[in-house]
Amino acid sequence: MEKLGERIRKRREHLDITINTLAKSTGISPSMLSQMEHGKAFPSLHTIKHIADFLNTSVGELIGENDTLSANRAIEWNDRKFVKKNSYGASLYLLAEHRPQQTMEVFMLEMEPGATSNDLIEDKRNGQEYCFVIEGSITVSLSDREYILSERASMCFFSHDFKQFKNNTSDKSYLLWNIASIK
Amino acid sequence: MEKLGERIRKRREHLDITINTLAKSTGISPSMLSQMEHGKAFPSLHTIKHIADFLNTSVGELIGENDTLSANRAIEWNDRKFVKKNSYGASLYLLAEHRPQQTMEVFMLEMEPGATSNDLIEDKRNGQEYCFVIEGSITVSLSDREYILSERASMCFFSHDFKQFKNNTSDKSYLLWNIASIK
DNA sequence: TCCAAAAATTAAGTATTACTTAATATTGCC
DNA sequence: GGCAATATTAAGTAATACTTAATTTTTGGA
Repeated sequence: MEKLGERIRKRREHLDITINTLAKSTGISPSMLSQMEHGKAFPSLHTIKHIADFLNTSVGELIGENDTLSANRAIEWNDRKFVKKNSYGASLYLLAEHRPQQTMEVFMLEMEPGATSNDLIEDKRNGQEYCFVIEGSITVSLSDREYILSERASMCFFSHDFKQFKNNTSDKSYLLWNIASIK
Repeated sequence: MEKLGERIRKRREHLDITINTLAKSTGISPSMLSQMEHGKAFPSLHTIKHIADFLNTSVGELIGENDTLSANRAIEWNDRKFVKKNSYGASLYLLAEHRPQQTMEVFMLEMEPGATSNDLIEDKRNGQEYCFVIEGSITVSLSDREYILSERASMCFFSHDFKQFKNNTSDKSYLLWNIASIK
């Protein structure tokens, strides 16, 4: 967040735009922009959004949220990031994400015996997905039918397809789940 | 951006946190949070950042930047398709491929102790990749440095980046390798 | 090298609004 | 019912985002 100003400036200069044109296009004063770029003033959420839009980038990019993500980084299994769990015995973890061009997100689904994924995923993504059973066995329900994936089995499907994961076994199961989506 | 409040609330409720705890943790008043969630008030960049951090998500997610982002066949592990092997102890298998829109290819690299991937991959693809250590340990060499991935560790990188895989251990190792490329 | 126009910065003041306090309403539970 | 926890609303304040206008720096052409 401290480097916000630098990032705006860098981005602006990359597009070869002056403070004045950016000011005119976004409807804020050149002076404000100058202050922002120097870390003397801080934009509001609305303002930064306008700037991000005009500079053809995202707020996340400008405030540096994607820096650690797009940089190469190995993620240990134990460093997986808990996202959420539902009341049906399924927990979602984030293993990795990489958003520079298209978006690649990798999740891990931990499923207790009898668990179902249900509302764990609100999926409005546009792209393709792949899942791989790390341990145990998982039943994948797609719009056409059910597929039973045993340990180390895997499959691809579309993001827009309705999908649900179940663990119909009596052992805990782990599913690797990779989503590559188009912006 | 209009649904910011809804998203905060949704996220907060998913984690089963009350307004008061969130307020205490982020250092803003419960009232402010309530107003935000109802779209009556708007957080500053700093505030939304604190909230995103505490809710274990990102500003981009909360303001909805990632919304657009966010013939089926199951392949048994034993049905993996051998592609080729090199003379350095590495074998390449195809686990899945899915080419309708963008291309998603999933390979498995089987590496004998001391093996290197070398010429196993001719990579002129344009996109992003992800690898996950199914078993054993793999060293990934990218243009910037080497990353040691232990069992079940993983990472993302660009397709255009120079890359090589090695098995510096004395046990056979298996690497899942997912490539999502833009046409 | 100088000059003029453009671009960028700074200072100071204003106005918006983010945020708080405190009181009120709602929900849940024994 | 009644207490406690949680959530909402109203009103006021304080912070700061933002503007205006003047100043400085940079740029490019004769």
